[in-house]
Amino acid sequence: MTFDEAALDRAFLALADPVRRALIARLSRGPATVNELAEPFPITLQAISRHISVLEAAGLITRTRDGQRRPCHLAPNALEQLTSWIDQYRLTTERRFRAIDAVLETVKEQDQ
Amino acid sequence: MTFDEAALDRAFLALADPVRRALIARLSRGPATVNELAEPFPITLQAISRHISVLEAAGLITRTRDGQRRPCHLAPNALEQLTSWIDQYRLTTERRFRAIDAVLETVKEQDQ
DNA sequence: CCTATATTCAACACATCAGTTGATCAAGGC
DNA sequence: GCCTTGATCAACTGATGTGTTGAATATAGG
Repeated sequence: MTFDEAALDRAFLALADPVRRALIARLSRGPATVNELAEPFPITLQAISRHISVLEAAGLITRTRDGQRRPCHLAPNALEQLTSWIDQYRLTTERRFRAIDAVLETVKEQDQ
Repeated sequence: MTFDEAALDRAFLALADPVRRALIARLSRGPATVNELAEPFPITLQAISRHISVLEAAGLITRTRDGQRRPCHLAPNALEQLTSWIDQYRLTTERRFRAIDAVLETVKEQDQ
């Protein structure tokens, strides 16, 4: 599996903001328009609109058209890409740790 | 599972940089000192030192002491936290998609 | 001790980000 | 056609990030 560095930059940066993570959380329960997404937040609609652009540019959400509304949908494939990037290194490290543990266990046995 | 927003900010921001991701990749193969980590990069040692501080503050790595060296170790637990945050929403969305697919399938059958 | 090595700190320049306000565009409803 | 609604664009501000250079700290080793 190979990853586009610039795409990873955009995706992780997009997740590095509590407002955008909250938008992700909301969208995981179903599509929503910009106004609906903005409603719970104490910041301007324009600020939310820009957060949504960031999420879209990162590939984390997609947008459709419904008259004058632009509903947002979460893109689970993009999220899956991120977990697989992380897991690639997490699992390698965990395997290495287990190998070390096994060696320590062997040494301990030989001490006895 | 509940998550510390500020910690997620730091962790995702830490991953939103190609140099820091490369450091993670290197550390997944085993511990390394600051000098060793800096070697492949065309930027100053001080810049790498700061990247390492960012990773440490994000909890993604830990550091030990070996004389005048400060070896870095990847912290797989922190990575696991991130994947579980992402998966929480990814899986919800995928389940919802499958439910919609099932409904569409039913409608299609009834049309026939 | 004295010097070399490993690492960090401090101060600066430059770019990018997150928010604001005010204006603009596009689709709907009457 | 005209006004309202949904959403975006543009320009500006303050904060934060990423790199640099130069100085400082701390341990190692002769």
